[in-house]
Amino acid sequence: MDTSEKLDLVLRPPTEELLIKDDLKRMFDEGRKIEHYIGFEISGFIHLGTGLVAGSKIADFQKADINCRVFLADWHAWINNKLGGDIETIKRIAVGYFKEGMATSIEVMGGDPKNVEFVLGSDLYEEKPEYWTTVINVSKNLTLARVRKSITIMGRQKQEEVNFAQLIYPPMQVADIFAQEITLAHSGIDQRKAHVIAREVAPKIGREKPVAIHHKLLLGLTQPPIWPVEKDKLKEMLSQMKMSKSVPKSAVFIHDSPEDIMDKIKQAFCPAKNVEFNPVLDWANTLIFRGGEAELEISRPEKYGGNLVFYDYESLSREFESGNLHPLDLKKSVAEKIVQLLEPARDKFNRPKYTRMLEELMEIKITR
RNA sequence: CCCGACGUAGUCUAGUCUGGCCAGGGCAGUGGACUGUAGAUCCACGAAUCGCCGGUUCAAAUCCGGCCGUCGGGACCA
Repeated sequence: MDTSEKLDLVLRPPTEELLIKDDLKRMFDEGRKIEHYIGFEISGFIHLGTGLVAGSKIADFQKADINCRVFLADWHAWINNKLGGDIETIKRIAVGYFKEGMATSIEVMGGDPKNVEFVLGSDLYEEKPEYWTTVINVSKNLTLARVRKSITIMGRQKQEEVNFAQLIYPPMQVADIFAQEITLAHSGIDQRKAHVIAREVAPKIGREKPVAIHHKLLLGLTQPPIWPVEKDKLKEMLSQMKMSKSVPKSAVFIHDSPEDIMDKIKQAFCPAKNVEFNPVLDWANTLIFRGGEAELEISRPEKYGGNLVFYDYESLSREFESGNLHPLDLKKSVAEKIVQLLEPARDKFNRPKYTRMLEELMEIKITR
């Protein structure tokens, strides 16, 4: 496979930006093995925005002959008080649930989880005491203001409610990249600030600049807080529109039952003829077509025009925009497709070993 | 440690000075109506140990005392 084919894979949707394409091109040309990483805070259930979107990119990277690694950020989750803020619980869930969930997600999107390395944060820090030197080195090259600004990446808008540990988070996130000698840092677009810091700080502390790649965030199923969306405030709007665990109806989880999936998608915000900021179309585009070819069958009664098949997103969205495709028919077929897609995940999490863990996770969510 | 402001449903908040109708409202939520989806709209509904403990009183979210917590300021800096 030549460099341009590899770049195509890397840039394939849902990639939103690549910093910087030429840097990556050079690495490919030099024939270097590229070391990829994506970090996840260990919080509640894995939703499609985490599992499938990241999973789809990992699958692409593997096809481009990149070494992939998933970083289970237990300390970061601890700092952000996830799972009741208990580090032992977080570690257990990280290895027992999160790793397994991500592995299945990668598989579902066409990747090979056996060739993905899973690294638990605590293990890395134990094995490499010099990690903390890197944290300090990174910190010495950052101002307090810079760190504060980058904190918004952690999905909070109110910057008042940050404690001191949360200020250590960004330098740690950057140090994670250096400690693992990552050349391709990957995350959702919401985490770009940390990666930009990594790229800026790298030369100052004698490290190689990592290439950074960010995928777009899957839209949540609920109506955006402001509708119609104000385009001039798009940036902040987007972060409010993304799928979120804290808005249960906005998210489908990888282990959801077919009934749950159908139910949630049926209840989704989906204005007829509107192709912008339409979560159901967004899911079809991001999870099913992915900028290429796939098959989406729409079955509908004769009185509404009979069955349809789409092979690419453009024709689907054109048909929807014209009004010939009714939202409910779209919803049903997208839901069915996702149900199909997630079958391996359900199989896995229906095993007793995992159902117990799911129950425990549920408990933690409730009691917290 | 000192001074000040604050603490009412998931969230924001009215009421506190001048004790007394079942602690009121917005948003969120739930159910229904209407659209072949959702939303919008309309109707209905659920939800609060009024930070905690004690006191005064026939009666306390409201007054008094103590404690806890959040925020701001000050002091301490040998």
